[in-house]
Amino acid sequence: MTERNGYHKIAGELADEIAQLEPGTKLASEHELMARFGVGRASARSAVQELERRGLVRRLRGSGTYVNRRIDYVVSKEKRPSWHRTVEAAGAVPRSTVLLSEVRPIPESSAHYLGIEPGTPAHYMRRLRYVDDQVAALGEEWVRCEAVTELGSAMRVEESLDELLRQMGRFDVVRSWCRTSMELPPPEICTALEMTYVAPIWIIESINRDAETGVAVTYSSSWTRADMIRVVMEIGDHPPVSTCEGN
Amino acid sequence: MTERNGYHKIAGELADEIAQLEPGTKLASEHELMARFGVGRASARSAVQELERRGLVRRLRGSGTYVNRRIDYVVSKEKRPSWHRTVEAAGAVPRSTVLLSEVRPIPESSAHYLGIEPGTPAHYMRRLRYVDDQVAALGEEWVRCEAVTELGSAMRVEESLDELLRQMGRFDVVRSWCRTSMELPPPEICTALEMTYVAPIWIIESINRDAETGVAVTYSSSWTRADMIRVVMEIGDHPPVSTCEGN
DNA sequence: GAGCATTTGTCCGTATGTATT
DNA sequence: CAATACATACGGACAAATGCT
Repeated sequence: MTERNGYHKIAGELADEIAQLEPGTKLASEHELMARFGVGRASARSAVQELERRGLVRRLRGSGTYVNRRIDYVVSKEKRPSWHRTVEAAGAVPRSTVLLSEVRPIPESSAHYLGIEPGTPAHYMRRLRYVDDQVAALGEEWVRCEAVTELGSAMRVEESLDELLRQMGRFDVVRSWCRTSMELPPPEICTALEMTYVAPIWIIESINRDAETGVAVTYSSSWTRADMIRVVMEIGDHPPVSTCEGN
Repeated sequence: MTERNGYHKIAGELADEIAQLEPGTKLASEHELMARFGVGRASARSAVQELERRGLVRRLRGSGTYVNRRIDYVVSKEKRPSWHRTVEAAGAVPRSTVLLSEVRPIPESSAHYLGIEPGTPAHYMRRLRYVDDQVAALGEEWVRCEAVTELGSAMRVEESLDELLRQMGRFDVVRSWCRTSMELPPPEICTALEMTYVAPIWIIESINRDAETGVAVTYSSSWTRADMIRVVMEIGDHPPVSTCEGN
């Protein structure tokens, strides 16, 4: 369909082929592409790099180029998305690990989200989220100390923080505020997310309050790789009513 | 700060310098960078390409490389952003042109957003939005025929569709639903937005209803260049209350 | 663990094409 | 028309990470 020349044309052909492959499938190497299209390495490489910019493939040095899978993650006020369910629904394997969990004085920047005094002890947790054993997101969460006694051990049993707080019977948390955009990740985040190159990634912040009292219980912010997750933000109480389900 | 080698190091140095330059400033050419850093063309080029991926610069063939300006565009349910005011607030010059304005049968895909029968005549308008005379967004809008008699000529006087509908005294439109994410633009959109390369861009859809009757009056969807505009989505009625204004 | 082939990452030099100025 | 600057392309080379033997 693309009527261009050079590596763009090659990228277009490959993109069409990729569309019909399963995520994780290994693609032809640059060397093979050189032979197939009768071009030099520069052109073959440029073509695959364009596919990477488009988010269609993921490249691993020493290993190869693989068809990428991107998962939609819908954020709205009503439904709070569950990482595990979202990833599973897309046919991939979710996992998350707690990197750090401790009680520490809350810094000014996070304290004002929870409406508490800076320096007050609060639960701090850092988690990595995986899709098919590949790092996809790094999240930081602050939880009021009154909400739960010990966080780290409990989170190893129950993966959902909301669910945990609900089970402990203290708070029925609901999302009260959320902000999403894209930013260039600082170097620490890049390394934590195993990003080999610098590119904009999603940043999602949200405040969750107790449904009854309105007290801000948790504040979370997370860095999410845009090549693995497509964040969809939806606001408003009237989602479009489809007259027919087709398309 | 970046302790890497090769073109990453060069890109890092240039990024630091760019941070202190005005948007629109012309950067050193690839040839000058070769001389300055004592590298070949490939490395100089890779460095500048990395800056382009980060959204820090914009490259124009035959002209040069220039410091990019990115404008924040905050979307929330309460405040509907005005293109003109947002761009002006960022210190840039806004402009918009009507490409097409006519009454035509509304297709199924748009009809269900307005809750009307497919094929019903409705106003259709296509607009390009500019920042400093550079194309930044392409928007399509559907307006119920009852809302206004003639759209095209009126929009040449009043740039805001909401304001126009309000002035005509028929509807007081408020945003009732909005969805934002990123997608790979189809070829037509790429050419319309003068994109020399294929990269994900914002897609923003929204439905606006009359405040009194709740009738869906307009449905708009727009493609917005991510290298020029940073869309920030905010949901929830409780924006964080800052205890101190600092930072 | 050592060794080896594969694959991507980086880099060099050079050349030509094409758009802008 | 000429100079400049980015876009594409070739061939060759070595480094670094991976995966297999």
